[in-house]
Amino acid sequence: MRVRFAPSPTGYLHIGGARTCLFNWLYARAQGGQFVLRIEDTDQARSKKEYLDEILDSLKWLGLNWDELHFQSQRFDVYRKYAKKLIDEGKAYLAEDGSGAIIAKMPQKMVQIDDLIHGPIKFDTGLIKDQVLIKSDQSPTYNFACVIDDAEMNITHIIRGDDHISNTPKQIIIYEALGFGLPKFAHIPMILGAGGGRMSKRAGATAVTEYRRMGFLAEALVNYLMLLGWSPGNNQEIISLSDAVKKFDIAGANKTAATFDMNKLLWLNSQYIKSREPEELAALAAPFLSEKGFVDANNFDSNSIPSILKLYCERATTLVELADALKPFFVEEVKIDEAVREKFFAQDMTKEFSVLKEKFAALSDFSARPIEEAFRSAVTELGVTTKYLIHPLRVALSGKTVGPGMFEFIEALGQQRTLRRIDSIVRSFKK
RNA sequence: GUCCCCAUCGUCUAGUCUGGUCUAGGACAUAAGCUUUUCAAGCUUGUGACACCGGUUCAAAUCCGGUUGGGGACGCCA
Repeated sequence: MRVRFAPSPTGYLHIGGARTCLFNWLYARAQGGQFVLRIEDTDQARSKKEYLDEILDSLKWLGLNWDELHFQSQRFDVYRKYAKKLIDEGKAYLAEDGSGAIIAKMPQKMVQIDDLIHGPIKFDTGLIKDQVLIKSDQSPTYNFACVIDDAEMNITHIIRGDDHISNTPKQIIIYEALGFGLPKFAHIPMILGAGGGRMSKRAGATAVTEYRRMGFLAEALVNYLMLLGWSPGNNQEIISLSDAVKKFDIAGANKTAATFDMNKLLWLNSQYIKSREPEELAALAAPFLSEKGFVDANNFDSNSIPSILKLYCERATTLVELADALKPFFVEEVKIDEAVREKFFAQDMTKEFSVLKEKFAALSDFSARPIEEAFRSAVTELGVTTKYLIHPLRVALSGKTVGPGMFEFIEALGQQRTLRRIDSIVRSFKK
């Protein structure tokens, strides 16, 4: 059993293409067959190395490894050979305009696709015009090269998007003209954009790389794509690639087009972020931290990153968000928004912060538990409520009004920086 | 215009093939509550769907026909 994914390097790997690839890959791995990657670069003018690299890179990132790699641009002579054969047999003819194109005669008959997902689909080929096989520049057309390669590469199952259903009768005619046996077809539904219709750049990101840049984990994206048109059953939502291989069957794929829902993808991503080990998360977040220039910060110990990430992984939906949240650990001085300053520091809190500083400075073990005890005793001593003191403290130390648990945060921040930021806020009261 | 595909909560889906166990289950989103030093997370509860019409049948989300709606294809693009 052999399947293939056949992208054209005339653009980035689209999210829809990624899912088609995923279903092919899943089916091959589930059945113990081979997964062939074929680059359909017959359009010399539009095909670009940059796109090819990006497609290969995206597939690797998603974890979809291939067993063979072929390029149509290296097989032009094969296509021409078959086209000549069809001319010799009277099944194709040279274009009458003298352009050099080779055109197949379309017979008048009924052809039936026995689609693995849709069941039988009938077409009247009498309604289809003669098909160009070889263009005037001697390059093959999509339908022709596709049939020859699928046959020569012994592809047994063709899993592709619904939009190819109407290409199928044309291809079947070519299979028959060439005397090739037919593969099995499975047409999976397309992914629709939020507004209905094809997913477009306007409606949101379409390229796999964009999702990567937005801070999605490959596992989350793959998981989401899997759920679009297939279900592992038992109300399971979170599923790994390896688990899916055990449960996947192409016959179980849906017929209905699915609408892309960013919310669910974000939710899945947050689930994956939450379940990652801090060390793994640190590695995943590293590119985003360095992109923000955080990693080079001189007053920072990179060994502490995993423990800090642990504080934030519960509240981040993307790696970008996660990296952003770490900002208070990388800056010398926190910036406090004017409106926030107004709200929290309208009155002088020199006394409160001085007591806090004194208590914090006295700690020899600067970890969450003693920090909390010190804080609580300060609250008692000052005769105020926890709320009264904790929110201004958070703002003073992080510059933000929301964040993780206060005491764990202070521990992660460290004694020196904590005291320095308290000094800084006290100084601001004196102005 | 012609041809093709599809039709369960707002969205993704389970159930459809093999009609009854479906007063239709789960997830996201949403609303309320609990928890709480904030925001999240988590937990509990709620709102919410078989597109419509007809047929077959003792019985239809499930089978058949039509209507409507949505999507796709009709390139010397892939």
